[in-house]
Amino acid sequence: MRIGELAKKTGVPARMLRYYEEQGLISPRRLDNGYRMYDDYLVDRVKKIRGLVDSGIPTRIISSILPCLDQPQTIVVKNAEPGLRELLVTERDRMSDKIDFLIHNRDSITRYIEAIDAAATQEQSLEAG
Amino acid sequence: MRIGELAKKTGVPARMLRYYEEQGLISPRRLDNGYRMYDDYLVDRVKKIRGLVDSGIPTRIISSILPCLDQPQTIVVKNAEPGLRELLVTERDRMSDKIDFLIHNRDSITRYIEAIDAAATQEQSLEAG
DNA sequence: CTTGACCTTCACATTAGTGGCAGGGTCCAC
DNA sequence: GTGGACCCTGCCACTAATGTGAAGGTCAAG
Repeated sequence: MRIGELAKKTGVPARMLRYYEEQGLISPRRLDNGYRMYDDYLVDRVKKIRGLVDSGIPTRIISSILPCLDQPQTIVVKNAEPGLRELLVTERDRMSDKIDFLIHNRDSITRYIEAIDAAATQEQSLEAG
Repeated sequence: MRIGELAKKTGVPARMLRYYEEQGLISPRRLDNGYRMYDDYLVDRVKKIRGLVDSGIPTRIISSILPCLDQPQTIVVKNAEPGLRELLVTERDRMSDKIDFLIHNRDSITRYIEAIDAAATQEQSLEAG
């Protein structure tokens, strides 16, 4: 598909798709007329990139972990560069920290919302009573 | 405590503490000489801010949800502004999405690391055999 | 064969989050 | 009473991510 369609399917503006390409996150083929051509699997990949960016992970790091995120374990595990494992562990742990942190705070917000609702309910019963 | 001590305790540079203040996230008292004075409870608050920023949440939004994150439910639930609940729900859901997303990808990374280790182990047994 | 919807590159602008420094005040300890 | 460690404000600069728009090529449909 061309860039406009991919943008529509992912919700990521074409501008950003070109930017991600520039950062080495995706490498669309080119048609004879110069247009970018995106394979279907890139839809998921772009969504993944968005999610990672939105979670505060810079593109520089995304580019190094992205190949490890494709589900059917890519053939690439062979001759793993020595630094790669360490990097993955670091990033994995960082993600775990974020997860724990987000869960904790999300639950706080949920409790707060419940408190608001409880207060509203109570107020209503006061009005009625 | 003064800004240097808070910086040390939180790992957040003084420069950033001033920035967070500018963004309305913390409001230290001032000594007669103009020095900022931070109460102890701000240590946790600053850590919370860091975590949220690192998770890709902009300070603008942090400032609106931060009051709802203090653990002993603040007295503030009363006269909840109408938009607040909606905003909290939105942000809570956004956080839930991030959590799911991060868990999924973290697990992918973990599997990849395990694959690396398995490959290394296998290689060793080949050498030995 | 022209119009409109796409696409291209290039470039400039903005925002958020940072880092860093200069010029100057405060205060403790020697 | 001086030096060093701390604080202040203000400003300039940088990066990453993003918006926007100009100037121009492609192509299908009328």
